[in-house]
Amino acid sequence: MSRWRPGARERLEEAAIELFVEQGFAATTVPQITARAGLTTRTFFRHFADKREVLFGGDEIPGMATRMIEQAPAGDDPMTVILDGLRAVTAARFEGRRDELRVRREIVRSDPGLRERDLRKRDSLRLAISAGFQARGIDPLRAALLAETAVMLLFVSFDEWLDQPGDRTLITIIEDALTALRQAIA
Amino acid sequence: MSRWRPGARERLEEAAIELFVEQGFAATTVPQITARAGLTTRTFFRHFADKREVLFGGDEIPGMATRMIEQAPAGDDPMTVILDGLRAVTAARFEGRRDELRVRREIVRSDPGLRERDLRKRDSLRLAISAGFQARGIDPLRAALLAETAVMLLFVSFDEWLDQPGDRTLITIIEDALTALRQAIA
DNA sequence: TACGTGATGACATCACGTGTCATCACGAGC
DNA sequence: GCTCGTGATGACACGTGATGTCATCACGTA
Repeated sequence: MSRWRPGARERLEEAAIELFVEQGFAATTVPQITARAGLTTRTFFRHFADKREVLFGGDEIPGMATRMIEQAPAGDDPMTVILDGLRAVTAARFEGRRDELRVRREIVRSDPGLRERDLRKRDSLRLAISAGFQARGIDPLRAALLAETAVMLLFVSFDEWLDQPGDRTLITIIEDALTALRQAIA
Repeated sequence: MSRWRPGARERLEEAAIELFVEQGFAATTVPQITARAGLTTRTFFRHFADKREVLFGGDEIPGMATRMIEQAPAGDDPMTVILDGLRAVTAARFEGRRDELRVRREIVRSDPGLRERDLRKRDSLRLAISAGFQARGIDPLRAALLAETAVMLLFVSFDEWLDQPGDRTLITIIEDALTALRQAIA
């Protein structure tokens, strides 16, 4: 038998989300989280840089984007690379998790600080995509525009996907959004 | 003679920026700022919600956007409304302030927390534009895409504008960026 | 058996941010 | 000219977030 129960990080994440739902993010203190998880305050900050990070841990989407842009066939058009990437990301990290992601979005929406962190995560993705395209020889301004477009398509469609009453897949909504975007800015 | 020297808010802003440049944002404490401004810590938080806000105060760009979309001629195409709006915003708040905005960008870039706040300000602009277009009868998804596009054009071009060695105006760079965007996603 | 390693606990400390009450200048109204 | 409301500030206390530092203990390895 170990001195400590394993899975400290996971227990902290679960306890935190439970408490955020029960009493709100701001009203939840780190000692409350660690008490429920059976750990100390100091240990919480060894696993998470700050209180918000417990909701955003383990998000490797920027890394996925970097790899997929690297490995895309050399001749592929950038928009093709983006759509293939979005197809892979949505399948791996979004489809089938709609209820869980709705709960998470509700928590994030309830607190401006969490909203800020969420936006920074999106910005990390933007940076990764932009750097990836620049590595393929695309000029910085064009790479930035492509990255912004990819992130816009993903998250505008993400909200639509969570809000819709039906069961359209996220990638379908993204493809329609791209069509609507082309028409809107023409 | 007043009991207090006037312009408390302005003095706090100046002292804060000086200290951020001298010793960095994180290393600067609120008591240091208020000591230089001749005020107390408590007064600082009466003028600014938190330490970061001292760099982002008085930014009424979302309000400008709301008004301009409201007052735009009914028959105008959304992209025309956006370009007219960007023309007005850049003239009022950007052109002629390049050096000052470069200093500010350098401070914001140096700290992840400031970067987060900056992204939230951009998000407020997004929300204002999206709401404005919805009020004109445009459906939510299309309004969101237009808002994202407008903000993308402004800030991608803003970085280009600050980085360029020459003197191209911001609105010129924005117009070129729109052309490049249309071509990139076609 | 001894030792290095890694995760955790225990404790101290600082800065951020807020609630609360007192203080004082200014202007409105009588 | 007096009183009183208003608004900005000072003064003080305090909870919480976040970090540095050292001790502790299980485990694996030689």
